[in-house]
Amino acid sequence: MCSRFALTTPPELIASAFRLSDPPVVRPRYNIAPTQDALVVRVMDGDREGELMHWGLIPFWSRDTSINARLVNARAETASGRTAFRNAFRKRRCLIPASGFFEWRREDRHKRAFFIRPISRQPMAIAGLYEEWRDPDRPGAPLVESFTILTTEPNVLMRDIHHRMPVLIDPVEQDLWLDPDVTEPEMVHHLLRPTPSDWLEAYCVSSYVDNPAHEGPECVHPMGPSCIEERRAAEGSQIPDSLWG
DNA sequence: CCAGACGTTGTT
DNA sequence: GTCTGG
DNA sequence: CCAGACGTTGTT
DNA sequence: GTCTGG
Repeated sequence: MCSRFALTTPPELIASAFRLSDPPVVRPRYNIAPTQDALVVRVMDGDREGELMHWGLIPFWSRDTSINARLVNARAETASGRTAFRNAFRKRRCLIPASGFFEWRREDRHKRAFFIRPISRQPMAIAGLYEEWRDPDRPGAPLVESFTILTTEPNVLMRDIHHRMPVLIDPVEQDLWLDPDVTEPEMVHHLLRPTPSDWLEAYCVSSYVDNPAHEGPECVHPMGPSCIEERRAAEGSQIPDSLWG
C-alpha cells in the first residue's frame, strides 16, 4: 500500500522532471498523509499541469466527502472494473510526484518505518487516478478534485517490508499513462507492474514519522542500527538508461 | 422492483 | 451514476 | 499508514 | 475493538 509519502524536491526540478511549463507552487513536504492536499500531474487540453488535490478519491456520485479518507489506494489489478474508479481509470489518470514513500514493517509487536526512494534521487512518478466532485446539496458549490494511489504486488526489495507497494511509472511510459484520449483499460494495464527492484533503495527511519502531524527532515533521517541494513536489491547494478531521463 | 453499496489495508 | 443482492 | 476518539442535549 | 480524521 502507500499511505504516506514525501515530496521535498525543489519546484524547478519537479517541473523539469515532469516536463511542466511552470514550477509548481509547493513547499517541501516530508510527511504527506491521506486527506491532505498533494501535487498531482495531469494532462489538460493537451498540456501537462501540476495541481493540488485532496488525497482520498471522492466519486462524483458521492453525497458527501466522508468516503474521502477510505479511498486512498486502489488495487491496480482491479481498479478499472470498480464502480468507484472505473470512470477515472478511463479518463482521469494522473501521476503523483514523490521524493519517496513510507512503509511500516510489522516486527512481532512492533512496527518500524522505512523510507523508500529512487536510487537515482530523481522524483518518482506514482500512478494515480483523480476525480471531480461537487456537493449536490449546494448549488454552485466549488469543484473538489481528489486522487487515489494505485498499488500492486511488491518487488523483491519491498517484499521484505510489505506485501503491497505503489505503482511507479517509467518516464518513457508517462505520456501514454496520462493521455486522456486513451480510454481502453487494456491499453495501459501493462504499465501497472511492480517497479524493478534496482530502481529503489530503502532504509529505516525513526518513529517520528508515525504521527501524521509531524513534519520536517527528521521524518527521513536514517535511524537505528538497521540503517546499516540499507537495502539495495542489486548492489552496484546500473540504473537502466530509460529511467528518469 | 427497491435498497444499499460503491474501497483498501491489515488482522483474526 | 450504476451495479449487486434480496 | 498512524493517532485519537469512541456522546447527546439544547442553544446559538 | 472499530471508526474517523489527518
